[in-house]
Amino acid sequence: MTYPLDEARKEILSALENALSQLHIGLTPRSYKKLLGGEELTKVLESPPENMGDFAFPCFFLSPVLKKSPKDIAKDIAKKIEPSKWIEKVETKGAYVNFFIDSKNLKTSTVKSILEKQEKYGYLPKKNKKVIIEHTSANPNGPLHVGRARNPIIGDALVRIFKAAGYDVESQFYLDDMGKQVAILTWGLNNLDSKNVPKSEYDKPDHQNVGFYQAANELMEKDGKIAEEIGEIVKRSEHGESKTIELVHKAYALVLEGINESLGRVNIQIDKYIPESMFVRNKSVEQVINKLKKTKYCHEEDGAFYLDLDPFGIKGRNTKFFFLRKDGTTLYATRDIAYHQWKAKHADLLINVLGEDHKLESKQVEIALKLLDTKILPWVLFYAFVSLPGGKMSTRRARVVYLDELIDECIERAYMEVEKRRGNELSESKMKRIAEMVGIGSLRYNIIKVQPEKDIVFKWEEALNFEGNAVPFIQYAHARACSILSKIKDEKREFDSNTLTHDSEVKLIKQLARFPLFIEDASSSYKPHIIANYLYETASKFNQFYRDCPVLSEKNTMLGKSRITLVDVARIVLDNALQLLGISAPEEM
RNA sequence: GGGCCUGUAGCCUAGACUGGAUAGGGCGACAGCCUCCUAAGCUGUAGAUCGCGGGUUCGAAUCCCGCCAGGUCCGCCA
Repeated sequence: MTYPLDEARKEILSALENALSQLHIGLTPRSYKKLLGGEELTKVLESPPENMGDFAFPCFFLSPVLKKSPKDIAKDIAKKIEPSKWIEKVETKGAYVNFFIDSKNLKTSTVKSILEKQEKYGYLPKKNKKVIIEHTSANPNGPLHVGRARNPIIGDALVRIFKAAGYDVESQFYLDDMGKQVAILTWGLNNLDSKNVPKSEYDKPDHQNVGFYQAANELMEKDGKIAEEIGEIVKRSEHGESKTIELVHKAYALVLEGINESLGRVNIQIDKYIPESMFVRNKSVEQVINKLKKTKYCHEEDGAFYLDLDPFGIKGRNTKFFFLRKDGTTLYATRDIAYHQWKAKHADLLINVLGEDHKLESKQVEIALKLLDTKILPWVLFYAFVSLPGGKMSTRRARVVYLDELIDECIERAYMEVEKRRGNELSESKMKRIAEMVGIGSLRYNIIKVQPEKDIVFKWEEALNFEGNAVPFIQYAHARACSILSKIKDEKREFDSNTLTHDSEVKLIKQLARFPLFIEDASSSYKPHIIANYLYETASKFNQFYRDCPVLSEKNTMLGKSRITLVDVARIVLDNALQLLGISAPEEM
């Protein structure tokens, strides 16, 4: 599965190598690699600003070796490059050699490639590598809230992008069924009368049960005896006592069902739930402890064991990483180590999506994994919290906006918009369907389009702005394309690249041709927001084409037929890219 | 006190890891575009000491050092 631009790039690279060796016989491909610090020559091909060509080769790095100005080097190189199948012309601008790809060739082969591959266009060849992406992993003590809403959405976008990049992907939710949070919930459900527990207006099991958690938590803080009882639950499950584990399981199962339902509402499906207790029950945590105890970094303090992390660059007061309590029970991080060892055995690549509050713990786990000679370490994507204008959210203090509320609000506001714009044309059920696609799409897009490490202060007005760089802009471009196609009876797609000469047409096709490069880029750098940016650019170029190039009035000429084909392939690419972010592509809005 | 992350126009954001072509977008503001495929669109104008101060370099938003502000962590919690 290769794409037109792959071929073009390959040809440019070999032309470049050829030119360089002609110019300076001593400079072999290996020595450029050295100059570039081990980089392949592929990586130095950049995308120039608009209208300056399709690929650019900067010559700065050759300047000190050749003792010539980069500008002159660029000129020398350009002179040695002849037009070929893919290279239409070469220009220099300052220190850059700019390559212009033969646009006729690119137009024809891109359109052909999209029509052939359809919903698989952009996807990269199968890599035969398994990747486990762990995300969400929320405490099952209550509904998901927006503070951590980034986690499932970023995680799921990665799942989709990695699938497109040719990996076998499995998403996992690490289920904390042994911690204090679920113990509190368990105690609450077994000891409190539902009459004394505040009811939620949401008829979902996670919402219905969170009151028990909150009430129990309050009592625990006041009453030492209750705290002890809860502590007992924790202790028993950590000792692997089946009866207690079952009791806890019964308590959180309904909450988890509710969480799962919420995830489903935003198009997210988890492949596997992995309970922490599994690693206690199958004794793999015990093995971790025994091995860690044998390392030279292990020390004992009052019967508890820790690793001294000072030699690993962990500074300050955090150098003691306790992995075994004096009562012989394990800690969350210890069990996490066992989990990661297990994952490493079942995959070629591990990705975790975690809140930035887990940075230290994650580092500690990583060091332990290295000490245990674990072959595959996880790549961890940290995200900053979503906060409210007044401060941080907390389930404990009930100062929180739940994900479900956010979803409802998104859909409701989207509905108001649809009604305002199309209320007199569309049926109620149609508007509802559109509102759902727009509302949920907005939620996902707004989270994905921002770099995960930036703090987000959540404001309704901004989250639900439906104009400009927002999801309706993209969905609208898709709907426009569908609208044109719905007015064409002929299913046959004809295309003559010679007819499409308008600047907007050429730019749109070039944008479509780049899609596979963006999938490559987004997956290899673990950055879903790259796809969001691509979508915006693509929709924008489609809208410009829409403005400049009438389709239906030309439908009986070759130009018109080629334009219809272009509309269709643009529609396919928009759809595929939206799919990567888990956003629906409405045919009408 | 220490570690990590963030700081780009009134607001939001791309670019930073891999230093280079006039720092891209969007919202809001202002001025235009529907006898023509859905105006959730398009075009234009104004708006940036790239947090501050040093340094490295032919060249710094990008690398280094110091400072300031915000987030986050520093439990035998999870």
